[in-house]
Amino acid sequence: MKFSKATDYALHTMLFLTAATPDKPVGVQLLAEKQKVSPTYLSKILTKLVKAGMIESITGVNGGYRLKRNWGDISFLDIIHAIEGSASLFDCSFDHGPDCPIQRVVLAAEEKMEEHLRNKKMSDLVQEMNIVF
Amino acid sequence: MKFSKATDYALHTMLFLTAATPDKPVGVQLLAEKQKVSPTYLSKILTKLVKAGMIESITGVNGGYRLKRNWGDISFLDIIHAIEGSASLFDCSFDHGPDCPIQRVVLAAEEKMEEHLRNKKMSDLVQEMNIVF
DNA sequence: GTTATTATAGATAAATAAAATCCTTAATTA
DNA sequence: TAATTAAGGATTTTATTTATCTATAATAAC
Repeated sequence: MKFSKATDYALHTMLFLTAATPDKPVGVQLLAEKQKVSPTYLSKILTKLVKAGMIESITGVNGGYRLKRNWGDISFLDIIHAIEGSASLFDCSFDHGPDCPIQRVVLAAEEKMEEHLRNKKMSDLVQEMNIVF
Repeated sequence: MKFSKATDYALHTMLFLTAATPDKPVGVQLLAEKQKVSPTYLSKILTKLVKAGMIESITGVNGGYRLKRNWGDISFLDIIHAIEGSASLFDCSFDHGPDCPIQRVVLAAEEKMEEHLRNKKMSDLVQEMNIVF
C-alpha cells in the first residue's frame, strides 16, 4: 500500500501554486519541469484538481493553472481524495454479518489519519516554509 | 491506495486462530475454505506470519498453524507490517532539500493511523466478539 | 482572421504490483 | 511406507499505475 505518485505530484503542484502566484496562471510546462514529470501526464492530474474545484485552468496564450478563491480552505485530504478517490482503504471480503470487527478497527485507524490530513492546509505549510521551492 | 487482500486474509486468519484454538493446529485447508481463497495462496501469506514469529507451523499429519505464546501482544500493526512491509506510505520524489514539508505532514498522519493499529490487539477483539466466526 | 500557445480528452502502451496457480520438496505422523 | 501437511520456486493472470501520442478546443497576440 502506497500513496500514488500522482498524489505526490498533485500535492507538490498545490504547494507550488500556493507559495507562488496569487493570480498569475502557471503553465503545466513549468510545473512538469520542476517535478521532472511529463506535461501530458501532469495535466491529467491537474484536470482532476480542476474538476474538484481547487484550481482553475486558463486556456490559450499565457494560460495555465491558478488557485481558486477558496484555496485557504483546501486540506491535504481534499487533494488526496481528488486524486485517489475517497473509498476506504480496507474492504473485508469475508461475509460474517454486516459489520466486521476487523474492518471496524482498520477504518477507525484510517479515520485518525484522515483527521490529521483534514486539519492540515496547504496554507499552513507556506508560512513555515522559507525557501523550499 | 488500498490495503491488499493478503492483509485481509492475514488479519482474518489471526482472528480465527485467536478465537478458536489455544493449542491445536489448524490446517490451511480449513482456513482457506472459510475465507474462500486458494490454500496455496493463503499458505504463502501464512508463511510470512510464521517468519514474523506470530504463529508457528506444524508439518505432517494433523499439522497446521497455531498461535505462538506471545499472541496476546500481537497488534494489528504487527500483522499488517508482516504482510505489507513497513516502508512508509509516502515518498516525496522531488528533491527540495532533506525533508519535504509535504512528506512531513503525510508521515505524521500515517503515524496517527499506525498508533491506533499498534494499540489494537487481536485479543481485544475476541472479547467483544459474540459469535462472529 | 491567422497563428501560436495552452488545456482537455480519448486511446493506447508500458511498467509495476497484486493475486493466484502449479509443481516439487521436506517434514512428520500413523 | 504411505498419507498428510507446510515451504518454496517458477510462472501466469489480472489489475493498477504511469506514461505517451494524437487530436480537439479555447484564447490571446499579432
